[in-house]
Amino acid sequence: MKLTEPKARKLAELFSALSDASRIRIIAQLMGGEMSVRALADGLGMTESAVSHQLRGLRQMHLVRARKAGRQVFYSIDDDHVSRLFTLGLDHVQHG
Amino acid sequence: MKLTEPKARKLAELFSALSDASRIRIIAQLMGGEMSVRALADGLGMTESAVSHQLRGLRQMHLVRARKAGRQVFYSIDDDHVSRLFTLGLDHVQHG
DNA sequence: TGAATATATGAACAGGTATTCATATATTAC
DNA sequence: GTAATATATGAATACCTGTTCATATATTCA
Repeated sequence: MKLTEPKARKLAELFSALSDASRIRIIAQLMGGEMSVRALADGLGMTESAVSHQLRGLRQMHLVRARKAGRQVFYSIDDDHVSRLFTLGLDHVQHG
Repeated sequence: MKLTEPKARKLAELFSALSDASRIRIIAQLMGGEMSVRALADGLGMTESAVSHQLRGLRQMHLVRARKAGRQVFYSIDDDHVSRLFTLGLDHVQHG
């Protein structure tokens, strides 16, 4: 298969966004529905700062999206591709 | 969704294996069928050493597998999950 | 207005990673 | 056996990344 360098980089960036255990756990939580930053941080035992930094990257890659409600920001899985990538990957590590 | 720490790490490792442009290009080449290390290196403009180092990681993650034939080693995509992850990711970056 | 809460962000440091270079192993041909 | 070829690997280096800490912004409440 032929793949231009810029596309290879883009694709690598996408997978990079999923290449950290903290981010994976964030996504896993969001699979159950939208959550605030604090709720994510509490559920994961991370600081809000760390979570917020990670969410930024996930947002930029369009893996999650934010909905602002008052002073809270609720995050959710951005689109279906993301959940499919997640579950497909999980499949591979489970019976791989 | 609930996800144990070890599983989150495993999943992150899987995506890490795909989180580099060189490795993505290696996989892209292998989508067309098995290739020797030298053929990969030539096709990608990388040194055989660099390719070999990367193939090692991909092998350990069961993303590619090796077939030895004489003094050459032919690499190919390990299983269907891998090609599906690849094309699903490509989908996301293309109409994302 | 001021205090409190929720999130975001910049800088800095620690740990990880991709490549290069040199060298090792393995296989074939002579 | 030696020479040549294909691949693998260890060490070193340069770059990248995740977290923490301090601070900033934004929103609600009194």
